[in-house]
Amino acid sequence: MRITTWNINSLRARLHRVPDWLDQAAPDVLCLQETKCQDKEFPRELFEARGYQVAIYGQKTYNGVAIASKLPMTDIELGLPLQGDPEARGIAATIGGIKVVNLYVVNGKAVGDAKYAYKLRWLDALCDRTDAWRAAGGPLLLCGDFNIAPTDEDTWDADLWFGKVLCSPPERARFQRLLDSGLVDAFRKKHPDAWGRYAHTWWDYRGGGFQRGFGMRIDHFLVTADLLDRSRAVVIDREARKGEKPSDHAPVTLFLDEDPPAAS
DNA sequence: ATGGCCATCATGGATGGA
Repeated sequence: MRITTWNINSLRARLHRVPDWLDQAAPDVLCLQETKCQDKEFPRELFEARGYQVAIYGQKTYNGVAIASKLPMTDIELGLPLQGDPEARGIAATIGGIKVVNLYVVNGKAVGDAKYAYKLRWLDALCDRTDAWRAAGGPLLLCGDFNIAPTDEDTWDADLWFGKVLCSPPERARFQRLLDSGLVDAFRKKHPDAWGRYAHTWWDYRGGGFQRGFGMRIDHFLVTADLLDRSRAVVIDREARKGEKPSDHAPVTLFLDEDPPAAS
């Protein structure tokens, strides 16, 4: 079973890339962030024609999350983790016995900005919800665009990013609190020696960031120990960041009970 | 270099992203 997380940076602006990518990567579960479309405009047929069912939680212009799954989805939850959140940033479903939580964490703009306070409040709610999910027991998987680089080494330039949004201690403390709840950063655990550009998941469009290796590792899988035991690899699809009008994030795939294709 | 790019809504330029 393979599960992919991908900040698509507008689904409709990525329609020229998604069909081929889906056919080639063929994940069982695809968690999308920043779909940027209302539910009535979601291209369901694209997924349904390939054997997926979809659970969507969108809004106009901004944010928006969706799960496409070849396996049945039950217990679909929309609008988590923050009660009354006007922004569409969280969706969850139980798939193959796993509680899959797909998140688009608040960016925060800059330390001290009102959006940064919203980010911390949002993360606090996520930590609380995670504690409740953990207490309920069972396999739990959080994935998505966390907008947090967990360590200085998850940036291309630690000095440049020191203390800034995505890297600030309060954000990292909340990421640590998720780990303290019994979740594991699957990429870091499975690939402890992978650092630098081949461990990054996002690159700025500006200044040829991708070509120069100026990226960050901000898209994550946080999983319970039982799922880590089943994890063979976490693969960042850098090819999808190349070519015509890519998203600025690469898709990241967790391979459960299944070896990834050999690198070509 | 107070930047560079991209998507949205809208049709110019502001806003958000990270």
